[in-house]
Amino acid sequence: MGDTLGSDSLLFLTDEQIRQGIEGMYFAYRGLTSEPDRILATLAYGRAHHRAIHFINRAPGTTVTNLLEILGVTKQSLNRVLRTLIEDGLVESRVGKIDKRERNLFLTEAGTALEARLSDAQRTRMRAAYREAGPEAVSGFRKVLEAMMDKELRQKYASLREANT
Amino acid sequence: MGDTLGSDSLLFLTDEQIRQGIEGMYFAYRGLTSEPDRILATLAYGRAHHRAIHFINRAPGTTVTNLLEILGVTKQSLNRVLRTLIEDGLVESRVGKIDKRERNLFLTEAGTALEARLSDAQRTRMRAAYREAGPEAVSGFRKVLEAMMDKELRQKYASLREANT
DNA sequence: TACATTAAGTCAGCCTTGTTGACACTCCAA
DNA sequence: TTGGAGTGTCAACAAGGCTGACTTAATGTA
Repeated sequence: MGDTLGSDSLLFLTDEQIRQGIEGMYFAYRGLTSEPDRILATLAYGRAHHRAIHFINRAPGTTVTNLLEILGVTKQSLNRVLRTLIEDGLVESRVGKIDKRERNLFLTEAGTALEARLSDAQRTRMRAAYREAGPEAVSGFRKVLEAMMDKELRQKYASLREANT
Repeated sequence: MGDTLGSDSLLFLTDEQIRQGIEGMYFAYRGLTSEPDRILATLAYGRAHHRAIHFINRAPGTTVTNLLEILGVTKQSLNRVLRTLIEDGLVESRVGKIDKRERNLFLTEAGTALEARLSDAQRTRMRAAYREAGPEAVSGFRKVLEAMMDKELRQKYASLREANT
């Protein structure tokens, strides 16, 4: 990539630089969630609801088990959140066509609307950050994020999204 | 930065690309906290304890009020965590020299040891991600994170750390 | 066909970590 | 000397994690 030092120069990354990266993740993550959190609070929802809404929107028709794996929480924990979303008419749970034990989850119109509202807030911030940092920085940003994830989980999510196309 | 399109090309960033960035933050953040979480669980501590330990280590001698601002939680919430850390001998609270109402917070030897253990886990992962992504990506990564943060909070933290030098 | 397994949901109870509100104490500065 | 700031604490509550145990329905298999 035009760097004569190559990736060996990473050996010279100081402890301090690594620590700043970790702190950066903390502060940036907070920055990214603060607006949605505010919106959710007015609706008596929390971040857990947001996560469920987000992933149901991204993989419509996904099953409860899939969602559990992606979110990494227990069935009981997810169910509490899912129940309120269904009761409030934001999420619809349809009995599976092939396997009737499964439930396929979808956002209703109202659910889609809330997803858009929450997502808009985040996308606006993200877009602003991208614009400020510049196109090359964005590509680097995404590369590092990719490398930081749990590969298994990443793969699981990718195939889940492919399946629902 | 050598991009003939300039930052205007960001206008062509699709919704999907922005969404992937948001999801990337979610999965990467989880990747970064999973190991520390496991360690903390064996010690009957949580992420809140980690955050306190982290920032006391980064700004030794900081006051409770400063810590409150950085963490963005209530006094009662922080105090509960701080109390257990002090009782367990990981944090020391010294009465301020200039202003005796203030408490200056420090890690004890045991506290420093735990900080190192938690931090090692995160730094190892971070370093691996940096190495995988390459030096240019790292610089971009940091730029985007910087741009995503709350500027005020970022500034507050920076000056706090300068003060404690 | 009978039985084991899987998907989903539920009940009860626990913990951490966040919140409000109220209050006391110490200390500093005007 | 008095008001306000920094700290600590009590009580009560809520969200959202967790474990364990159990039901129901549907599916797959011996």
